[in-house]
Formats: sequence, structure tokens, C-alpha cells
Amino acid sequence: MITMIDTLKQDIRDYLEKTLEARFQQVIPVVVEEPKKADQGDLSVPVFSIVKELRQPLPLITQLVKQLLLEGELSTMIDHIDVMGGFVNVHFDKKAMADQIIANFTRDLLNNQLGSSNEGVGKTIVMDYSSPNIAKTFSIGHLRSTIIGHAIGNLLEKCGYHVVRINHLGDWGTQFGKIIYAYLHYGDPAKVEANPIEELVKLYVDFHEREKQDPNLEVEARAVFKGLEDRNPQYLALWEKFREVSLQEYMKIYDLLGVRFDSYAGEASYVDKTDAIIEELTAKGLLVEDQGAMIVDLGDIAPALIQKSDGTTLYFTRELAALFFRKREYDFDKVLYVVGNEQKLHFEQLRRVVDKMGYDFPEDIIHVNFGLVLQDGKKMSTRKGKIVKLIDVLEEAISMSLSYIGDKNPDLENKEEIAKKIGTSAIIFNDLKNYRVNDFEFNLDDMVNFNGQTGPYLQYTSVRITSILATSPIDSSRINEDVFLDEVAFDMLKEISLYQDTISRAAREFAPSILAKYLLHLASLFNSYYGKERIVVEDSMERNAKFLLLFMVRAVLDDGMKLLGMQVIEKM
RNA sequence: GACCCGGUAGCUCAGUUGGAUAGAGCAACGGCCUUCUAAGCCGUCGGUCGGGGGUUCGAAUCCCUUCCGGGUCGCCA
Repeated sequence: MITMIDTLKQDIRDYLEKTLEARFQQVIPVVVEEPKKADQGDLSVPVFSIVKELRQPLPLITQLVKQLLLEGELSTMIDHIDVMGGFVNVHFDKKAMADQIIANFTRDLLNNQLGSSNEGVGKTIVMDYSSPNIAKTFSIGHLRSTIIGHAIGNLLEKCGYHVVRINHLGDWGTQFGKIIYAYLHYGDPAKVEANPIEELVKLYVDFHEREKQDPNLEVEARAVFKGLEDRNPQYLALWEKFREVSLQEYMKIYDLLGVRFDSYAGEASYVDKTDAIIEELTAKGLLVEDQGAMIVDLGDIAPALIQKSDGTTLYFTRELAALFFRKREYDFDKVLYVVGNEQKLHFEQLRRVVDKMGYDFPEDIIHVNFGLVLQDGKKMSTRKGKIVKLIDVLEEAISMSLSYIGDKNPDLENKEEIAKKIGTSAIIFNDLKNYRVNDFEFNLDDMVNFNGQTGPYLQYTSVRITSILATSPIDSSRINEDVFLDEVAFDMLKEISLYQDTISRAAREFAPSILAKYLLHLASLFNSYYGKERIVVEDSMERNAKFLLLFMVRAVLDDGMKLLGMQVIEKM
């Protein structure tokens, strides 16, 4: 739970600030950072801010800082200090640091706390993610929500939070009026039975086509939805059926991705709670009529629509009902909505309405937004039938990994099983490696490219290590520490010591990409080491040290991959 | 039109509180498998950090302005 570099950084900053304040009777902010280049040391202190505060010549200050560091308690960890221009570069004693890092790692591993922290202990976070729309194709867009949400949930749990995972199914709304209308008027029950989602989507797209010719259809569909909200038994039965078959389809994808939820309560389960919301808004004088609909006026931003002119509820109304239900049910500290960028306004409205209602938790409502999946630079749309099916992409990735295996390791056992793990992990990693708010141009070639910064690269690195470690057992009590003096070996140790800090940062920023990039860097260090150093050597002291190092790298890689929702494999 | 994102190498992207010579991968080209898995490693090529101005000892990072791309903006979710 302690990261070496990070604590040292803090310690040096605190020490220098305290000492300088004592000496000059003024508060001087000190910056401590990790230099980019190896010859610039392990930590660096740019002294410009100190020079400015004290108005003294730069060489004098650099000498002073160097002197203070050598006199301080931390000097036992310091090998030597260089001064380069305005930078005081601290080089640590590699063996002393290696000892510390290994000791910390071993302790964390034994306590099953690798990468763990306790910053979230006692706090509950409710997460709303995946949330596909019933009777619609599970698209690449929903994939983003699913895997980003899943990874963030894992990261938060690692930091000690209690996480409640909710799949807020889009199982209510005007769209069902359209689908039910279309099904009843020109749907083919046999076809729908055979191929539910595909046929329902066809009906939906078809409806929009016909609507262009006959605007009256929209009115008809609204009437059907109204009937649904008024509990028309025929409509309800159809709705239930559509929901059932859709969910079955989605579960296949969740199984493949290894994703699970604590609740599948969709929008429909909040319809009966919207009356209470409307009453409360009315009682608080927030609800006003406008053009026949009921809205909450939010001043400088677009108003929130609460009730349509025909009396039916809206997405926003059900969202409010769900929010208050969750607050009562789980008493969350934060609620995270893993939903695309395009709904930014919606969540701003949600916060504003909660604030206007007089509650104290609008700041705990967090929109974890992510970029759109674009096609030809434009948004995909179910309505226009312009959508990429996730299952097709997954299958493509799996068959691609199968052909890789046939190419590179034809004798491998359980080819199909492993190909599945490689393919799905590749898709997951391909999404998570980039910062989530960036838009995402859909490109199948990129997704199934397995070279370079990819999921298979991480898995391959772990597999390589497994294969080496299988050659002989490690005796970690008999190691030659000179191994850690190697630049790349030492970099790996430093990187390992940053694991927990990386997870905390990724969790704090709800950004799995931070962990993904970290894992890539660690894997790349190992592969570089592997390329230049022979690992399985005769000398047992040297071998033990190298094996220990590899063991640590693999432990971190595997743990990190699992957090991202990827599968760890032993052979490929 | 208003508001919100984004613009860094041919392509996909990193770049933490402003710090040293802006980094990876892909693609291209050249090397490395009789020894630990070549899904790898090493090297070469590739940059007006969209443009302009400002703040600063120091700006890809902060401020202003402008151009370009995308998204959103009352009865869809």
C-alpha cells in the first residue's frame, strides 16, 4: 500500500518546505518531480520557485538545496546528487531502494493487497453503466459503457469502495409505442420468434421509414405508449416478451465479457415512482406548464421536461425517480453514470433539478462521460439502421486470434478457449487504452490488430514470463542484488512501486486508460529487458534475482489486466 | 446562433501540480530466432504541439482571440 517513489517525493517536498520555512521565516512552495531521462536522476527539484521567493542567485540556492538534502534523514536512501542548471537531481541508492520495493511488494502480495488502498473504505458508490436499450442491437457504443464501467467499478473496489453495479436497462419509453405498433400492424410473429432482436430492429427502422410518408404514425405510436403506461394488458405482454428475449441476448455478451451486475432494474421499474416525483416538484413550486407539457425551468440552460402533454412520463422523469430510489436504497456517497458525451446536458439538468429541490447531493451525481463511436466521422444511429453489432466485432476478433494461434503456435491445446480470451481482451483493451472522453472512430482493422500497444501484447508478456518461471523454482532468500543495478531492471522495480499510486489515480479520475498505459509501459520494459538479458542463467543467485523481478512484473501485469476486465492466460 | 468537447509525427494516441532535448504504437525502411514463446527486441525515418497574441526565468499545458471537426439545445433515450 506504500509506493516508494511517491512517498519519497512527498517526504522530500515536506522536508524542504519545512526546513526552508524554518530558515527564512517564509513559506516557499517546493516542486519535486520525476525526470524524464535516466541521467537526470530518480527525483528532481527545480529550484526556480525558491530563487524567486528568496531573490538570491541560482547557484547559491541549488547548493543550499543539495546541502539540505544530504543533511536530512533521507540521506541514507540517496546515492548522490547532481546539479544541472536550475535542477537538483537526486539519485537514490539503487540497492537500498530495491530492498524497500521488494519488501513492500512481498508484504502486499501476502496480504492479498497488491495495488489496494483504503481511501474508499466505508463509502458506497452506485454505478449505472452498460444500460442497453431493449429491442435494440447491442452496439459498439454500449460496449464502451459496459467495459469502461466495469473497469472503473473494479478500480474503485480496489481502493476500498463498496460498489453497486446497476444495469439501468432502457426498457421504457416512446420507442416501445413504435415497436409495438409496428409489430401489431406489419410484424411477422414467426420471424420475431426466430430472430428477436434483429427483427425488432428491422421493425423499428421500418417504422421510421414509413413515418416519413405518413406523419400520423407518430401519433399512433404515442397512443400505444400511452396505453402501455396505462397498463394495457396486450401491450404489456408484448413489452414483457421483447424485454425477455433482449435480455437473453445481452447475457450472452456479458458472459463473454465476464461482466455482472448487482441489479438489472431498468427504467420501467421506476414508472410507478414518477407520480411521487411529480407531486414533490409541484409541492415545491418547481413544476410549470409550458406548451402543454410540464417542465422545470432551469434559467440559463434548457428546461427539464417532466411530463409530456399526453400525461406520459419521460426519460428524465424516470431518471429522477431512479436517482431518489438509489439514494434511499443504497445511501450512496456518489452515483456514477457511465454514459456518452452527448448526454452532458441531461446530467447537468439532473444536478440542477436536485439542487432546486433542496437536496444536498447534486455534487455527488457524476457523469462519467465517454466519446462517441463514430463511423465515417459521424454518430451512429439505430433509427437510421446505421449501427455496428458488437457480437460481430467480438466474433471477428476471436476468429482472428484463432488464425494467429494456428500461425504461431499450432500445437497449442484448447485453441478455441484461448482464442476467445485473446479476442475479447483485445477488444476490451483497445477501448480502454485511450482516454474515455475522446471520440472513437470505429475501425475493425485497428481493433483486431494484435501488434504493439494491444491486449495481446500484455497477455503475451505475461505468458512469456510464465514460461520462463516454469523452468525452475525461485529461492528469494538467495539473490544477487547487482541484478537490480541494471538500468532497465531498476526501472521495472520503480514502475512496480508505482502500481498502487497508478490505480488510485485511475480510480480518482475514473480513467482506466491511466492503468492501461501503465501496464503497457511495464510490459515494454520487461520485453526490452528480455531482449538484452538472458534470464535463465546458470548462476543461481543471479537467476533468483531475475526470477523474482519477473515474478513481480507478472503479478502486477496480471492483476492490472484483471482490473481492466481482461483475461489472463498461461499459454498462447 | 448559443453552449459543451476535441485539434500534438502520414494514422491511433501519451504527455500528472506550468519545467530540462515534446514521447509511444501502427505504417515505411534496415537488422535480430541451433540457447528463456519473434503476438517480441534493436535501429532509421517522421513535429510551425491548428493559427495569432499575452502571462512567466520557463507554455503542448494557464489567459484572450481566431480557424477547423464533432456533439447538444421541449414533449426520443
